Amino acid sequence: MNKKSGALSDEKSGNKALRLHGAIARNLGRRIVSGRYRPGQVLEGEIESSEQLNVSRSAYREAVRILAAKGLVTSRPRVGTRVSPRHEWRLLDPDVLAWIFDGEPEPEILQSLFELRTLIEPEAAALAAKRRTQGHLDGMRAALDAMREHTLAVEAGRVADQTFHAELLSASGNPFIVSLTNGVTAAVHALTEFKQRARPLRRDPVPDHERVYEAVVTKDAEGARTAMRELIRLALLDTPIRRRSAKGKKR
Amino acid sequence: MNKKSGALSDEKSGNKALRLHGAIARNLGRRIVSGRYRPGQVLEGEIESSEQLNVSRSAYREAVRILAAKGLVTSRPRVGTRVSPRHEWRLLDPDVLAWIFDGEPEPEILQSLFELRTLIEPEAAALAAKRRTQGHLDGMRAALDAMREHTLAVEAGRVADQTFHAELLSASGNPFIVSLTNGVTAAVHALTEFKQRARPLRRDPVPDHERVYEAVVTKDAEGARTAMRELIRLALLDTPIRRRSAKGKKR
DNA sequence: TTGCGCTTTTTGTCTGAGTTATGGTTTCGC
DNA sequence: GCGAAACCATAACTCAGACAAAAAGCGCAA
Repeated sequence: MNKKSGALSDEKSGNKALRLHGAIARNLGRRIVSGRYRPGQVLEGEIESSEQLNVSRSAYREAVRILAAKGLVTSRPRVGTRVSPRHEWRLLDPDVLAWIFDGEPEPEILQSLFELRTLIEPEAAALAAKRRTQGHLDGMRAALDAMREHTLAVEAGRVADQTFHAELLSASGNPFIVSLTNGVTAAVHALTEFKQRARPLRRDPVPDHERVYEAVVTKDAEGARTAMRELIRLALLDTPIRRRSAKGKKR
Repeated sequence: MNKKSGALSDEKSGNKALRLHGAIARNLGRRIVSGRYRPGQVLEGEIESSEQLNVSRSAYREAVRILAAKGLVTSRPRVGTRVSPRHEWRLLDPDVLAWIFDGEPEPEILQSLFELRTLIEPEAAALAAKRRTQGHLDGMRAALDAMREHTLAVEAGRVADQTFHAELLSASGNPFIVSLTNGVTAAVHALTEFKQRARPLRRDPVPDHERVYEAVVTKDAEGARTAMRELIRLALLDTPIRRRSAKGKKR
């Protein structure tokens, strides 16, 4: 009976060298954020679940602890483990965000994410312009050069893009902004990959970034804010928002 | 031998009806965010740790999973469990934030948090003014009345304050903003309690909130933004930023 | 009706064993 | 002497099965 079978579908559904508990958490997490398990619903008991998955109860329990730590579920004796209401989910947790983007994120979600970026990143850039050190500038410069060299068509280029944003936000000197944007940039990275696959290279993104960089170099807060706002606006334009507006009563 | 002794100091350090694993996670988490365990440092092994705490290995492991889910630690075979660099921490996770505020948060942390609020909440209020429904207005109105009745001196009043903000942000229609601010308001709630204990009732906060509410009612986005900005500014003034200020190096 | 206590279900905790990943070391080949 | 491949020791990881505790729901009695 212990067939070692891939009851967890280890291979087909993402692969990040996760441990067993991590894989279980990811699978369950994806099902929750995708709506396959809905808020209020109680999962079946630990024994049933772990048997179905052919894993030990402890591995399953650790997975549930992970989900609970991210606000996706709560569990209590006698009632079981139930999916939490959406407003309790840690939507900006990098893992949760990744699980959302692994599926088919609803257009409104994408919209909301860009809306948040529009609020945060221009202001963060303005702060960065005021507080950046030479080290930050060096890091941004290097990332920018790497971006130009590789382009977003290859992984190296996308990593450089990420690095640029990370360095910029780190220069803002606000740890909360850094933490916040970590997850967002990761999601955007995944999105860029997808975007790139759909229709490659519409416009060279380097000049946009260059403008932000220049403003930060000259400590021009207002310029950095404006440049970043423009950068995000263009990025949104390049993002394929699937099926739009048509009545959109998705839920 | 199983003395059931309070090796975890269940009583003295916070009490929220947590399970054993939750209590362990909280204790370790506090030690990490407070700097008592520093990034890069490896904790001692599962067996040693669980023995020291007089808990089973599974309970300890589940605690570590929680911390790992919040980005505070990572663990791998042969190396052990080590504290992650700060930029990987989920600083906006409500639990992490609570752990930070349970200790003696550094003034810069407080400053950074208010800086983030200053970026987010005015814009969120502006969005809310445009998107709010009658239901949101009703909720805000009720919270406002409760706030006036109870004042921030009692728990009921502080809860009403929280409810007001939660309702307002929910009206923004952006789930990420809601998620983001959940943790922040919780932290601020804790802070308000502390603040209240230090020096009670400096100024009636209801008028500030009333102005925001009025702007949202009349769908005046710009007015809501301004009123909220002012509200946060006043809240910051009322917040006891310990030591500092001499020299006015506010950053 | 209402409150108290019992029952039963489900998660929580414990113990102890075997498994697997992996950093460090050693050996082998050149 | 030096680099790569095999080895080894050590940690987390996974498993199994038992017992403990919490709590929702029910029944009983005042």
